[in-house]
Amino acid sequence: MPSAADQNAMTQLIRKLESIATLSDKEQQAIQSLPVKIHTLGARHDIVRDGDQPRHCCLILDGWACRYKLLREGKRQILSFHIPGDVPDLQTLHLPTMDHSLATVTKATVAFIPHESLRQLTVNFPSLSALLWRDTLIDAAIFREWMTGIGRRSAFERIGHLFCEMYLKLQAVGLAEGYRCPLPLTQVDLADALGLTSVHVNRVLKEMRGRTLITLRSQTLVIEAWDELLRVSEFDPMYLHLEKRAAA
Amino acid sequence: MPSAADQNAMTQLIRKLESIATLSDKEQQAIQSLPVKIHTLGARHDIVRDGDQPRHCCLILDGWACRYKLLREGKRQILSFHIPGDVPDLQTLHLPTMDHSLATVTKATVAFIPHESLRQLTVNFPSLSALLWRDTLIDAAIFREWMTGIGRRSAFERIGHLFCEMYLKLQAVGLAEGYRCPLPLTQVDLADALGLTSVHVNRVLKEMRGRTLITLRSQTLVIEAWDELLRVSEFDPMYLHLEKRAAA
DNA sequence: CGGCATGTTGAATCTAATCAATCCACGTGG
DNA sequence: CCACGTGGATTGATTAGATTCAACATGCCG
Repeated sequence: MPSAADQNAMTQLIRKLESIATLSDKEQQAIQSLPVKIHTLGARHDIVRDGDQPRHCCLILDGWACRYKLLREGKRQILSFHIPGDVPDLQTLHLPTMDHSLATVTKATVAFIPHESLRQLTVNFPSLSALLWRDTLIDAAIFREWMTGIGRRSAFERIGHLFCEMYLKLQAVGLAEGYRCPLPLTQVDLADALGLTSVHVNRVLKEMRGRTLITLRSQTLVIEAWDELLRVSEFDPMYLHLEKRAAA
Repeated sequence: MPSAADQNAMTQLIRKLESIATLSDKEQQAIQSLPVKIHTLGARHDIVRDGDQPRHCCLILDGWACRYKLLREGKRQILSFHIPGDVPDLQTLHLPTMDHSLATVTKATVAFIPHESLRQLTVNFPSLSALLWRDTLIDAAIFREWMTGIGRRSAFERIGHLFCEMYLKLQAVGLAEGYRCPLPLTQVDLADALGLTSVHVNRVLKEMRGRTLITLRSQTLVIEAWDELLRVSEFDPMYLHLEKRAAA
């Protein structure tokens, strides 16, 4: 039987899924009764590694995580950032072998959900199967947007773009408002996510501050001029495929 | 009733799906009986556009296609290349609005399959639902690999990487062998896919030829030194998640 | 207080972009 | 059959954006 704490855990997932669709009571109940194992992890700690074949998925309950690939010479590409409600390794349900790693960014609480239970859920609720599928498709849509940024946008645009994206994703699950949100990333993290060096990220951030677009200190981002940042970053939130469109 | 020609069309899809899984006779029959509308399109012709809400998916029967995003100032990022057997807009099944465009690269024959029929298929055959899901997950895995390349690999590595990838994908569906495959891409296409300029692509190709790694002319790529190209491009085919692992 | 991770700044360098001209292959029409 | 047009490929010269290397500042944690 899932405990009260576990159900609380699943509430995170429900909130996330409701940001991209609508759930019936039955569906919510089915999710609530998924069995989970809750763990607390330190910052910068691998959850699943490249090459692993995990038997469960990882739901972020608190803190941030990221997916990344390591190349020879120690180069790193961060593929995505994840916040509470996300299941960053949902793809393992149908791609057994990890082709990248998943790690915490901050200290984090995560819930492990057995593949077995998730598979059962998809069998009993085809509509939830479609919804989880949709979630992985949005994941892919974000990859496409990042690829476009890294391939064809300036450093300035890339950073602005990421800030807009993270703010909207956090806002969609109630973790941000008033153009202010947590951003527990180092400049090295930003660089590795955006295909830049930390030195260059530092200089662009300086310029953004100079133009009063943002404030960024003590892990908190404030977007001082949303419309302006949107414009100069050429940001269009459509690719996030959020059900409830956010801050215009 | 699907005609003989249509069934022939679906054989392409079956061959592709068998490159990433195994299909039962029942499943193959179900796929064969999907209704399709077959079209022939010229080269460089949009199939679906950014913002569209199509009511069918597009199966490539012959020729190449690509997905791309257009930015202001006419910059273009190509997100993926597609070959016969691919369904490049399968995601529209659960993400109704296109966040990018799909176009032919060469003259091409395509089959349109109504969403309605595909949805019915996923309801009647949960195993096929999982398989199509898996296909979109591999799609995403390739995005991740491209992102990593554009973000952190040299121009040389990126190009080598793409050549290895396309060769293996073509080989997996029987469209290439002996380290020789069609590559109907211009240097501008390569540049837009890899986050480079065509001038730079040209110079890197020159170097590759000089090092006797490849031959590339009249739309045909020959990989003259597979192991060497693999090595210098740091290529590992794992991310393609092919069922039958190919040329070592 | 000390130590280490993170952030900041400057100078030199380099990869790849940009701009621009030319070349080449191919198909077409006179 | 050859002149011409066109898209693609190639090359050179120059520039710019970002990297690299290095030093130093800041801030946080034990």
